[in-house]
Amino acid sequence: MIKKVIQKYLQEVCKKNGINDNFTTIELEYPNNPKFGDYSTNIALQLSKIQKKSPLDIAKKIIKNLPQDKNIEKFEVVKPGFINFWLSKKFLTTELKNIINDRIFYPLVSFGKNKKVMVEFAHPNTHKLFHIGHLRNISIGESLARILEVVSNNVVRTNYQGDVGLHIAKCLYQLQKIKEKIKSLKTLEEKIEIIGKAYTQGQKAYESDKSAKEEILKINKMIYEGDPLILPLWQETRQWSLDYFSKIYSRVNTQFDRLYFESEMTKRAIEICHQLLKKGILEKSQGAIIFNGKKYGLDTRVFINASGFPTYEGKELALAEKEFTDFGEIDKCIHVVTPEQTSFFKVTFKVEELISPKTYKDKQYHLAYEWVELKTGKMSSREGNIIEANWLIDEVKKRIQERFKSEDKIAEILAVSSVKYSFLKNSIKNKIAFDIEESISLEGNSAPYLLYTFVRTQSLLKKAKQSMEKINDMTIKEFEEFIILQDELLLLRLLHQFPQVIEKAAINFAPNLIANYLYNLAQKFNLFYQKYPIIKEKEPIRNLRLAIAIATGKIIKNGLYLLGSKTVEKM
RNA sequence: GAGUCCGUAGCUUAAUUGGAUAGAGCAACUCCCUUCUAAGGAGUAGGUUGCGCGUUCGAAUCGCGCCGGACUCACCA
Repeated sequence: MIKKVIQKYLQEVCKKNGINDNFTTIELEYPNNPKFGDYSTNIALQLSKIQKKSPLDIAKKIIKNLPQDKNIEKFEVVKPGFINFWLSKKFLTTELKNIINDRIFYPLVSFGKNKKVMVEFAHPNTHKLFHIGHLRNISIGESLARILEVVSNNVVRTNYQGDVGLHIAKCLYQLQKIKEKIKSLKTLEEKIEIIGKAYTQGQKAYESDKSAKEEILKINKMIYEGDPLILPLWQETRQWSLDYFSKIYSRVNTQFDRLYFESEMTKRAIEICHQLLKKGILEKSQGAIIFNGKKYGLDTRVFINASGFPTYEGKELALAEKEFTDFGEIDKCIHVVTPEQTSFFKVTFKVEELISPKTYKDKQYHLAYEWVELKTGKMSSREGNIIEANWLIDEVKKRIQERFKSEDKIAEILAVSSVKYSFLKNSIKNKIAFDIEESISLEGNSAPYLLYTFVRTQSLLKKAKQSMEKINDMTIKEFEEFIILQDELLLLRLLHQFPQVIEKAAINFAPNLIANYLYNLAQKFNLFYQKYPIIKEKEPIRNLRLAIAIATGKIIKNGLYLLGSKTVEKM
């Protein structure tokens, strides 16, 4: 990467001048304003503190000693003491040719020697609806998985689903009463609807009716113990949920390498916790087995409750054991989970580290993404205001079809990508105040805008009726020659940033950086499209502009892929 | 009570992790389709980045103190 080259130059110059600086890497960033060039460093500003000299003088001195390079057009010193670098046309056109020939060089961002990274996401509970919060989660998880893959990691997608617990007992309590009705259900939709209603009613009964509460607690125990009286109903309804989930997964372009279930953790969780008790990592307290976090500045949490059942914490240890052995050595396991579980993860990660530092230390990571709330407040099954994932996608699809008369297949892709994009364009650490009108936009910074821009590029190519060969035949030198507009150069400079944006997105686990970049690129391209003729332009220049359009299309397509979305050829 | 996170235009938000004139999109108002797809483009208006003090060449970003909100802190998942 050219960035690395410039960094090396700067380092060498600093060395020559006897600046044995403490910073091992020299900061080099692309400025947000194109008038400051393609790369910029603040090194002189930082050095001025140490050397107690004017930053401008230091910058000028550095510049004097920089070597010539064909890829760098010029460098200059600006106001407070920045050094800005401008890439040459030759370099930018080489990059352009690479992109249109599908040679996009993604940087390497690896998390360990085995480069095996697990992304654990989605996490719906059976017997409950898959709602827009899960949709945000799955959008982030899938995008992250794709980003990490493209920067050379071997990614494993997993999903830990809750299929035991009080919420299920509440649901089954209600379902037991309508066993006959259940038999008559045919479609999956009907079944899911019944489950949802049963859960809500069970929840109400649990709160208001004492005998119901007792009954539910009993059912909960029966589920844990695999009591044959409840097992068939549990298995059947559980399977309904799983079928329903797997339909959603494929609808939103996700596949998991392994589904984990809470129910498979119970037995092993108890074993592990008792071993840890013997080792002194866990201790007994008030009939429960707990981890005393005080020593480590952490919370104290219960792993086995007083009735002998493992809590979520206990089960997490069994899960970790499976996750870190099922696929060989794991270098990083990223848990995509909301932030209220921070205390929980801090504690379980600590316990795991105490079990085996080699396996777990610095390898577990809680990627906290924020909630999707409704503008009117929180979603809750009690209020009956849960927005179900399929409902949302269907609703968006309907709107797209009404407004643009798109055919079904295209509307489906547009709807799915609109919904996913609307979650991904925001930073993961911001709560989303969801409102269907505002949140799922079909214009402005939205998936349809990007797809529309992509379709434009494809349509240009088709209309040009020109084989790629003609464009490929043009030499870099010819391309260089026919760049006549600053706006062309601007697009080339932007296109060249793509791999670095991916790098940043990978390092920071931030898909929104890609969304922002794509939007910026699409805006610049659309402006260009409006201002200048492309296929109406005469031959040599026309080829250059077509090449820019093709490259823009490729970058958008690749970028959207990394955001977990497909593209369409027409709209 | 202790801790974690958040507060940017009317609304939804971005800002390369301390950089250069705080960018967008909705909504409002003006324009641009006999011209490569108007799901597009150009423009106007909208900001004391919750408030105050500090750190420094430089703060939305870091520190401290307020104000407001969310979450967590022992047997739910």
